[in-house]
Amino acid sequence: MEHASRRRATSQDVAKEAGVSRTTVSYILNNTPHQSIPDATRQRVLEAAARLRYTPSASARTLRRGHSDVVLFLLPDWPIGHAIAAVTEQLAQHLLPHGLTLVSHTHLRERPLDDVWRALTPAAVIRVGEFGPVEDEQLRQAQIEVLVEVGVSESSPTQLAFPIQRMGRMQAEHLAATGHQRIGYAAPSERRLSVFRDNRLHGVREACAELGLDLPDVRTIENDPASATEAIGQWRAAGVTGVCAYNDEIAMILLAGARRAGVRVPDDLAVIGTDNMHAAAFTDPPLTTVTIDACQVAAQMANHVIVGLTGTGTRGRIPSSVLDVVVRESA
Amino acid sequence: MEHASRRRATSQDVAKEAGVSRTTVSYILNNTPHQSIPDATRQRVLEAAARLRYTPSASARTLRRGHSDVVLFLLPDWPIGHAIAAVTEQLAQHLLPHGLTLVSHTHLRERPLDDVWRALTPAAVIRVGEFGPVEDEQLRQAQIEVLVEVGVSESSPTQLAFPIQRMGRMQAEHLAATGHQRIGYAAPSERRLSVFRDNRLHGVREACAELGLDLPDVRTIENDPASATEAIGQWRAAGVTGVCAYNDEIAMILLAGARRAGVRVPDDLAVIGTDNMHAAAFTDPPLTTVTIDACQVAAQMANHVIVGLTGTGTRGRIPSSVLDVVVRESA
DNA sequence: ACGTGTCACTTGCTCGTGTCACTTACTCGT
DNA sequence: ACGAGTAAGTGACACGAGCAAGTGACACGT
Repeated sequence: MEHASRRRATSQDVAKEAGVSRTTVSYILNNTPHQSIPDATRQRVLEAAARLRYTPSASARTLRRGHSDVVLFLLPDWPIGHAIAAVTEQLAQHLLPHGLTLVSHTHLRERPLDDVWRALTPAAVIRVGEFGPVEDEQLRQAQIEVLVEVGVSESSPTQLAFPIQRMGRMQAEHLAATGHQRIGYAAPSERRLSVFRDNRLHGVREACAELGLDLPDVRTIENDPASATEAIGQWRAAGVTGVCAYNDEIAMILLAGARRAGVRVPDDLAVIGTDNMHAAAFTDPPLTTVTIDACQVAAQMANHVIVGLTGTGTRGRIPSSVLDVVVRESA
Repeated sequence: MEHASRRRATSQDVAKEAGVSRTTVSYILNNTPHQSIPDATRQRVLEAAARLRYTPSASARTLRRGHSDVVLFLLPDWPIGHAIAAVTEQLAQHLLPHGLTLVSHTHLRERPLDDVWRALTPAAVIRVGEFGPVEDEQLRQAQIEVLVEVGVSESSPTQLAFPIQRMGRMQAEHLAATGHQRIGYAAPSERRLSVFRDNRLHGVREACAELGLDLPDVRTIENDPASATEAIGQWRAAGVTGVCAYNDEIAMILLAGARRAGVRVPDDLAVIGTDNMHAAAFTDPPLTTVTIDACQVAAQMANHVIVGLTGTGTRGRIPSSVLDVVVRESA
């Protein structure tokens, strides 16, 4: 009976099994509207499909329709922190009920992204971070159906702004609220992070300006406690009592540097991070940081994709409530 | 001229442009063997293709050939640590020259992986970790061309064994070499990590047995310094002087717990982690840990995929040199 | 009896490639 | 002069699904 299940069942097989034409099978399985099909037939076909374990060939479908059911999550090649992993998982879950499959690809700048796009013909592409104009042109040329860009601004209607500046702003506001007058900023040396760095720093600057504080004293931290020690010395000399770190990793380097220099945190110098990485709760002292609610971010991304694909509904935005300060002991 | 570049160019368009048949175009672009084509024609076609920016439709090609050029990297839904990110990037780079595109998908156990498989029809699937028999059966049924499983054993020829036990073994050996007689093991409470936990622990056990030490004193650590403090108290009462932590995150919780309890690391209790996460260098004290060379792991994975797909060459194994102890101060 | 409408389907074309089989034209050995 | 062999290329058929258009059967109104 089932002897020849070597090959995958096609809709043709289902049609034969149910005693109807292939088209009918197609109509039934796709719930094609404006088609009148008696329940008896429908049942027969559905059962036949189940019996043969039929599942449509994605490539054939894609060929016919012009796009697949894959949503491509395009990530830059720099370290994006664990928050992304959580977002990815949530996003995949949000997209599943719509029949969309999420796959991730980290984009290596050596290779054009045409490859990935063409290899998948995705229904939508979500990319995080900003790319160069070259990549922009490539995407344009590839005629992507929907493009959700998670970036800083909302210059195009398909863009979903992530409140990056607000992260810096919240850091600064927290420091100001706890009595700090002179604020420092610890930037990463990694060049590829510049977009994020600049925007977070911009947020810090804005907050300082609004609160009537001096502009932040910016120092670059290398991947080494010694560089942190040096920066800390300079900050202290300049009267800085609170530092906003680019993220928790930089904050941890700062903590290590402070330890070496005999500087007490938060008494001599307060430190606040970003991302609330798992380890942040276990540093010495535990790190005060800004968290991101991956759930809400993912929900908005999913919403943008669905709206873009179906053309119905309205695009939301990422609410500022995705960010929150987790107060521990470092600030 | 270029006015109608709205639609993507097909091989038909290239054929017309070059004044040959579509078949010829196909032969040339695919370097089909046993075909005699004069250089003049070849050039003409290649130029026409370039001029029209022709790139073959992945779906059509996939439909015809039965599989795509996508390699699917199937990840489990538990937190796998940053090492994976590095491996992913390396792997993608290794596969590119073979015309293969790597995409990742984290597998949610609620949903069967049929979806992803069918949505991509990948040329190969690499999965890390062990899945249940249900998923195994699903994969079997889906007739995957090559399956590289990164797991503990090498029970099937397509499996690539990752020396997980060896990680635990190296931890224990390092502790023993630095004079510790009684060894503890700090396990994570997360149930999904059990495969990894059990194997690392197994390595620790083996090493202890071989070195003539007592079996390790295993304690489970919750995501909370208090639970670490408790475990540390019990270890010290039992005469344990060195602890192997499941990974650096657990090790960090241990460090935090020790701090609270006034236990000095490494003098009162040595701690060694695993993974060499970025933050490990900046803890107090800096964490001694076992690193994984993502580069070598990725190279072997790529090798397995290529061998499996082309049928030529020989499958290598992951050398034990991928692991190394980074001695810092915690042990 | 005849036109119209709806139901329940089916026929046939299309998406873009890969590839087998087949046709010319031309060269060469005997 | 003639068959064999090769170079250079073409025609036609899959692959599996979606969809526009068509078809026969029956019901209903006049």
